[in-house]
Amino acid sequence: MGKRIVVWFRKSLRIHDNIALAEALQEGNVEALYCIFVLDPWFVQSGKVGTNRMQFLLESLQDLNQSLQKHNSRLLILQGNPLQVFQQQFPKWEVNSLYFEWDSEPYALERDSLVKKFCEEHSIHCSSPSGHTMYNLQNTLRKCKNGTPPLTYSSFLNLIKEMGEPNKPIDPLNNRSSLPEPRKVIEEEKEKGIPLYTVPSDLQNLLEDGKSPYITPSKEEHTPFYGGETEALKRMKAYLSHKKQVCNFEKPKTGPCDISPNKNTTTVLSPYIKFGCLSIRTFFHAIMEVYKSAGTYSKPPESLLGQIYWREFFYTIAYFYKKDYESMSTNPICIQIPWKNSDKDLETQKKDPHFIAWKNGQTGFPWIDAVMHQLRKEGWMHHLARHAVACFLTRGDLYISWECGRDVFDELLLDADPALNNGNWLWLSSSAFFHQYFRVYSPIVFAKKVDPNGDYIRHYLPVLKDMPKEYIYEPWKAPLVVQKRIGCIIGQDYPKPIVDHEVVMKNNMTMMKQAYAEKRYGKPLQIAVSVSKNKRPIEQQGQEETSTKKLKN
DNA sequence: TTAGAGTTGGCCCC
DNA sequence: GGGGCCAACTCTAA
Repeated sequence: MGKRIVVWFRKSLRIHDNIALAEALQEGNVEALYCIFVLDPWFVQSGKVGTNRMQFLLESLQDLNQSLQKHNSRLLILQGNPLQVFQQQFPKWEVNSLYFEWDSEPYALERDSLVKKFCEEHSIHCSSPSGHTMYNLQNTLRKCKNGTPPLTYSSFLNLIKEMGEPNKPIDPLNNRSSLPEPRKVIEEEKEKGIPLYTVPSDLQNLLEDGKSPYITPSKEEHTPFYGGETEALKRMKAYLSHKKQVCNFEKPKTGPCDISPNKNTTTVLSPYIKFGCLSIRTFFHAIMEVYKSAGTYSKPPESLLGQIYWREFFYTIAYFYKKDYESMSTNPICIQIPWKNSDKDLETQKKDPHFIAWKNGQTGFPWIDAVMHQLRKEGWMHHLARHAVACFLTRGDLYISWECGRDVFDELLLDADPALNNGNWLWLSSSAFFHQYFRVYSPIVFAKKVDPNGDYIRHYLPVLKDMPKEYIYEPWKAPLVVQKRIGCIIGQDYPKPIVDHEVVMKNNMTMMKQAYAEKRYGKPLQIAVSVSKNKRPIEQQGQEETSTKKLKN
């Protein structure tokens, strides 16, 4: 009797450079291969994932299914809590081996450790190779001085130099034209006479019980970005074909106000990398190919390659601090800043009228509101636009905790990724990594610089489409006669500014100065595990091997 | 212990 | 568009 193998797709929604699939296929004598994705109804109904991202995920699953079908296989969707699903399904399928890509996110580590325990108890071989980052994060941490990852990008780059180039992408199919069939599923379908474990056709039918909270966006409502590996590879090739643009890429010089449907100034590959529709190693080596053929090219941190090093930087740090990374009060590298209402719980903080205005794009500052409207509509905005609205919410204007803003991005961004999202919010709020809190984005001056004609504002805020250029950034300054003429009364059709930027900015800076003087940092709930130079994997090290990270409070 | 650097601010001058 | 200044932060390498 041959082996029955399950490949569990979570991220890595792709065939190319799929490490788990590759390992699985290296097993000889395979009788049945089950390529599965587990859709957890709890997660679907949690409200944590916006419609755009759920749609993107569904499209990615559909694309993966089609790719597998070309190889005589298919993607099986199982519904429920993963552990419970496996307890039920694995005995039925007589599974011998389980393969999935290792996931560094705190909730995933917890979930996966339960799955591994289940496999151990049932003598099921379980393997979870690293594939979502360029390097195995545990190896990176072993290279760190004192076992603690550096907090600056430049010293992280030194570490990267030591690591050498990441591995070349692999072809898991290795010239194989067909994959082993999911035998028991085919038998079960024959018996019942209906298709089973199929990929949902649309968001309304996401859940078996029909209780999907989502409605499929119409063609007009759909974001400009469609999910899936096919789309990812197409997009990457198209961008990299403009070799000059790739080699001259300098992030701060790319425009946050590109209103062309494809947003050509940056790659917009982040959603594809987030879901693993595009392998980060494939992207790395594809960029390197362009660089080699050109000879001269820009350098990190601003270069295109520099951008994926930023991802690796935040991933490494997030993995080191685990769950403590994600909240101000527990993060040992996060300066404790007494944000507005931050003595109350997060849900109470989110009831603040200023916060509600910010998240709904109703602050009265057109450029800030335009960015928030783009986020809600398209699930994506340029990195600099994210900077400006994050600065506005936190230290710049509203003085509201970065955790509130983080949650809005986490819901609405197609590329929402905890390591990067938390990292960037820590950065922008001057809570960690970045400390020059006196550098503040002006919601007016910065807008004039990046959107010199106000076209971006008019595109995302049609209510201001006829506002003359001289008032587009500060419409409250438009004379009433102008407001009447264009049919947009400020305070009625579009809000008045909720704060006086010049006043609150100076006030906030004084409070920031005071918070910095107090030098208080988050208190970790769990003690970070140090990674000594010994060879034991980090997960096997006991909690008693405490961190050497200086606890500053 | 200390100098220098730090992904991408705004302002003013040239 | 480029440079120096604003007033002043922390991290890192030496």
